[in-house]
Amino acid sequence: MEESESASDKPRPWQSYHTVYTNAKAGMDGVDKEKVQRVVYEMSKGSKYFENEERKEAFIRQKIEHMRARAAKLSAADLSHYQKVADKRILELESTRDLSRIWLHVDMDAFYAAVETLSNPSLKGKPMAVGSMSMISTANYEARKFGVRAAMPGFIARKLCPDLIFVPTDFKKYTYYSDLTRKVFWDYDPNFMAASLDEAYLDITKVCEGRSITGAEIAEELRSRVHEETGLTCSAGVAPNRLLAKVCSDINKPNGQFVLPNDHMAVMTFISSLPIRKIGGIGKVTENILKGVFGISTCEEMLQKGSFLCALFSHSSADFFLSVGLGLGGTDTPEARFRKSISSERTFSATEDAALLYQKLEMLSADMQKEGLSGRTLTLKLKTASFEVRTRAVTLQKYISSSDDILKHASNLLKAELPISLRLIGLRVSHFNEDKGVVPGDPTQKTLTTFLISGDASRRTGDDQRSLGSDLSDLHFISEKETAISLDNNETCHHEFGDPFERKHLSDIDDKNCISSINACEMEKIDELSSNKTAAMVNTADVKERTTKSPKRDLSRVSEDDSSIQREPEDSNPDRLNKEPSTSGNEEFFSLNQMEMLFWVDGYKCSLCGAELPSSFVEERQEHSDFHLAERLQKEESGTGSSSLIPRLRIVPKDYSGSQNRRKKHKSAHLPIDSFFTKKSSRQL
DNA sequence: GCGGATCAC
DNA sequence: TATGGTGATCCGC
Repeated sequence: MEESESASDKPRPWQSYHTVYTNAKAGMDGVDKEKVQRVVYEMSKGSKYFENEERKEAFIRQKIEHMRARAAKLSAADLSHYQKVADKRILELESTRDLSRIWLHVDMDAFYAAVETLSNPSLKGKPMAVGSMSMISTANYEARKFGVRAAMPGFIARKLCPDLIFVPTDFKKYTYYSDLTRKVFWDYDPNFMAASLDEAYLDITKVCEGRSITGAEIAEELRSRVHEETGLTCSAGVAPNRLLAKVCSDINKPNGQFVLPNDHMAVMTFISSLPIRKIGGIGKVTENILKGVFGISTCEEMLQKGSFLCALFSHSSADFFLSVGLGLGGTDTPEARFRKSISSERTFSATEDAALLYQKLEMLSADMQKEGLSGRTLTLKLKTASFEVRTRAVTLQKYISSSDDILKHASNLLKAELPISLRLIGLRVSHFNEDKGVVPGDPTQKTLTTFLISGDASRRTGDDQRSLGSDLSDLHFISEKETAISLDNNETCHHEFGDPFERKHLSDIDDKNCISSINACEMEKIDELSSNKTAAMVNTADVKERTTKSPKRDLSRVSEDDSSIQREPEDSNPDRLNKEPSTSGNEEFFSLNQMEMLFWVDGYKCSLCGAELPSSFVEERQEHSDFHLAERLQKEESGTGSSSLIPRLRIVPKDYSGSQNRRKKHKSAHLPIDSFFTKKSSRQL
């Protein structure tokens, strides 16, 4: 806060709103950043979104303060020790340097916008954005001159550029053109790694050697061929590893390229003054922290501050930072990996109407079933009207795949959160079959979805749209290793099986199943509720286990372990759990919620059955809790059907992450912000 | 295993 | 009027 004002005395509130939209990006050179910042601020100010952003920023500031305090406490002896640790680590990392590979990163220029212009040439030369009033996927270069850019809401973009033309997304088109580019990529590296529809990494070492030609020449040729095949331009970066190649492709964008020779000195010179934000994996938050705590802005400074990084960050995070300082990252071709989760989420106008919310769940459940997935863990994602994001998960004994099963468990998770006003609901299924083991006594095992590893794919972004078949997907078999590359599924191989379990919505039968294990008193409430509100009450199942065991939840976050960091006031969220069940069981949902949560009303009364047990009766309380838990588990047993789904082939993507030498090999290092503060003072280096 | 967070496209 | 969707990973519990 204090540091933001410097030049003039005039108050400039927008300067403290750290939007990401002013971050340097291709095509944003001549942009009046201050104006963009001001407009974004003016358009955002006062909104729920804005308030949430401010809360997040305040939280980060606290984290930074906390870290600075810790750094300041390091003694000379500590620093001496960590300096040795850092020096040793740097030597070890340096020994892994491999300058024998030549990597090329291709990045299509304003891809979606360029494709749209191809199909509608009248757009040429005019500021245009692909997306909607809510969100822009991509803007052409004419629009970027106004500060319009991807991830910016359309209504703000229009303010920046009143003549902006909006074109809705059409992934079918983008996929088609993406495939054309990939056919070209394939000629240079059949194992190329597609990072998205418009980005790919190619190991061109062999091509260069085979044709006695330079990386620069290959890049020129490839870009020329892409243009011939598609009419689109792209930019390329050539470097000894993927991390650097990615950075390089951005340098002369659009329609340009940059080559970093496979030379140690050249790499170090290049990396030295490079802003850390250019590195894939270092985003807005990490940048702020490294800058705010250590004054690190360039990659070079990563090495200079090595001792501090080793002292305050986890081993893997420190490793990542140091390797960035050395310009290392991604030289070999990783193996293809299986997708680990599938999800579906939808934003809508905020509502607290439970019936509507369950309706959304139904739709999502149906979507998930179509994916042909089968997993054990179901995660419900919620975004409140105030933009707070929460997730609630359950891991089941059995694999589930039918929309009914998904909906049933998802409903249970949602129920525990009511009442609540939401603007987004999402479902994710994970814990696929991959795990070696067979779950003992689980008859549904045979129903595990089969996965087929294959190449390419890119994420579908923007507005919803199912990706379409791609005739190319069989060609490239993408793989990857230290650097994960996100491959999208083209779903070319799957067959559509009729779903034998098409029953929809929660039925009365479900309700009865559930009720059977609940005591009479609560049945009344349920009947009352189901007639009144929604078909919401299904069985209460898995949720309990967790909730009964650890009544903490949100409270836990505010808890003391991180005592020095205070959480922002929970604003006005009518949160369950905050309000004591002060016996006034007035509203319907209230009683329903409490049904699943065991805690001691007024300090001694069981919230579930009213039994009275003073806090000194520790063991008795535990037994009592176990009793309710058993009750729930029993219910759960009878609840899960043995529905199965015919295995279906799917192409598997992999994650991506720019190009880092972390992950895989050394377990990685994305630096979850929390990790910055949690590193035990007792280092294990 | 769960939940919050960060990141990338 | 209005601030996305999908997938991965990390860390502390």
